[in-house]
Amino acid sequence: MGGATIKDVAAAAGVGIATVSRVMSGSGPVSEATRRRVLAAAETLEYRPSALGRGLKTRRTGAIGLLVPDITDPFSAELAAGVLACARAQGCHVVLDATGEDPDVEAELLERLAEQRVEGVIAVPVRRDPRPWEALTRLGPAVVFAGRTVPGLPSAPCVLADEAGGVRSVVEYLAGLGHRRVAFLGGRGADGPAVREEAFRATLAALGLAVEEDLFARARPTADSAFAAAASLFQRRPDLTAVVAGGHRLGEAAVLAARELTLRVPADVSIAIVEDVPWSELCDPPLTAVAHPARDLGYRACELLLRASAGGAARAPGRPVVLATELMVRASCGPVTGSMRTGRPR
Amino acid sequence: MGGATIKDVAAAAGVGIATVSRVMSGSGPVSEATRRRVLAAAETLEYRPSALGRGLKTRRTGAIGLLVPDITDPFSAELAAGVLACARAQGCHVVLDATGEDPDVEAELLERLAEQRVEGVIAVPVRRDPRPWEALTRLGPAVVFAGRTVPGLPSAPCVLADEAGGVRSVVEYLAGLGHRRVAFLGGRGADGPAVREEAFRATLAALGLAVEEDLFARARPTADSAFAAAASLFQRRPDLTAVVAGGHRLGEAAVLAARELTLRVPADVSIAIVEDVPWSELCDPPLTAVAHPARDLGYRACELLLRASAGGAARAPGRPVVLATELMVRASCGPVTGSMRTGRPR
DNA sequence: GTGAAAGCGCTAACAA
DNA sequence: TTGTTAGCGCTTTCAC
Repeated sequence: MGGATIKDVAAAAGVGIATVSRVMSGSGPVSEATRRRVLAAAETLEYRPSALGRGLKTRRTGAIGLLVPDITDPFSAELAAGVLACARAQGCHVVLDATGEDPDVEAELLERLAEQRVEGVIAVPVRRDPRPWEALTRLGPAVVFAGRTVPGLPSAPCVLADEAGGVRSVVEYLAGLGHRRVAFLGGRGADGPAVREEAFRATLAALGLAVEEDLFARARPTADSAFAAAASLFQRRPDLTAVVAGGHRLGEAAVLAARELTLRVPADVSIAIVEDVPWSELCDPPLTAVAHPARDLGYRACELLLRASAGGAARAPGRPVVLATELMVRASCGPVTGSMRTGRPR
Repeated sequence: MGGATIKDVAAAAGVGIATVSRVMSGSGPVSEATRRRVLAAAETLEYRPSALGRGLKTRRTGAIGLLVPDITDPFSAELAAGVLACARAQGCHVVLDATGEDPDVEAELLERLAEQRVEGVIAVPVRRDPRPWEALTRLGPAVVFAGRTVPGLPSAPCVLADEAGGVRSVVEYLAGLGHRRVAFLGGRGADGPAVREEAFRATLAALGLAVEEDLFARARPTADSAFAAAASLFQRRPDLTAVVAGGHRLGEAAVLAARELTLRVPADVSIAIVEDVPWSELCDPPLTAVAHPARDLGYRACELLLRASAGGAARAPGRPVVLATELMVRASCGPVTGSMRTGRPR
């Protein structure tokens, strides 16, 4: 009832436990006859080798920790799907946890994963402080960052999307459409480098367009704040002709705000979002977006992790793996026309 | 380096390993002095008690298996979020896996979870066959179904959404709007009871509306198939005034098909979907939908599981926990008007 | 080809 | 209050 052990099987098959072990793990020489007897015994007893016992002995658990901000977010979910796919292919299992973007939760979760003796952890990191990560690595598990890096750990293995390239591609696209006053809607908080905003500024500069601070809006990570930021941006600068949202939540807020202010998209204002979502096709109009290869990110991160934890930490530091983003041109961006909103508030 | 063990700590603190164990688990009497010494030693050695060793001894791993069809689907993700929240609160961790709606994958995953000695598994079940589940239970882990049941296991603990009530609420809403020819777009496959379709039929009957087989369309679970089914439905019955989609994928297909056929929503046809999605507000028009309490489902399922695995299997069978759905009235359904499409194909 | 024995890191009696 | 001891279920030499 409580689960048969290797001893039970050995007894039932009339062999030693070592033999059972050999049969179950398929290693070592076993005569075909005993092999069959053992298998039969295992079958009737419904024997399932305990991963605990095995792990204790072999010091390998086949467990991978996965830390995402919010499994409910399409990016996280897609990333997780990639990790799951790779992990399963390698016979590993995934312990999932959500940090909720909270550094303290993240730290606690890392402790728990360490206790579980995971072989590695894949994380979309929150905490800017490199120490918890270093501590974890010292304990054993390999760490691979996905989607973001930790500033203090330049050499940590990580798999990133080409954020800069993605932002550049939209901005250039918008510029090509004739837009000159393009706003950026970004996240607030000590979120660190704000790669997207930085790439936005850089591209503007490279294109010879003016960088007006007034065209930058920042929101806290709540729907309300995002909406407010978008709305006030639209009202503050009635002359802007396009806005790039640095995240899908922000983009949605922009769409809603535009709708609220009865701005037509893209006739009055073009909207593009960084981080494509599964429903961009269904929006009205369908949203032009920079798509991130989230699933690949997860898959690659897992590959990297497995390789690292296998080859010992003897892995060369290696540059980050950077995966391309893709500009999905849909209908929410249009050319600048003479009939566009000018300086006059509507 | 490789992680300190309880012995190391004991040696460093100059105590026996049992004392270390007592200190770490906070159980048993320990003098404040030794306690501090042990803690200090543990601190410097960066000691993390091994869940493997502990689990082997205590026969409790604190692991919960979670099997969803596809973590990328909003319902699954939301459910997972609920499970994670509850599990964390109880000090458990979650081993996530995706079945991809494949019974064989599901079966294999169950084996793996059994080997991991999870204390229970929460599953959105695929397989209609009760045996793998019974086998698992026999092995030890408690099983709780979420969102669906397995036909052969009426007494298995499960947490369900009130599908029938949800469908009834939309159909009644539609009927109240004057709709008489309401189509149903459902999934194909031996998917079993097809609760939603059944509830749809029942409600029609209860309302005294005719049940025309011609108004039922079924699609395989691919975007193409769903689109084709929706499109052919619209063309086959130009006189239908509303359609209920029995799933968000199907609903999206309906929206796209309507758009393709240049049917105006809701002027030409009303569309309602069962299974609300985070982006229904952003659609054009915003989608009226039956919202499922996915997160609560997950949370409750986890609660049930923990209680079951704690109280021994001595739990009373108990009826399924059924959580209410909510009709989210938005703009994709409208009243029937004289100017609606009649029998004439457009 | 097969079995006996020694642990892996931990907890839970039981002694002291 | 604390240490000793006996396993939990498994893999892995090392003899036979």
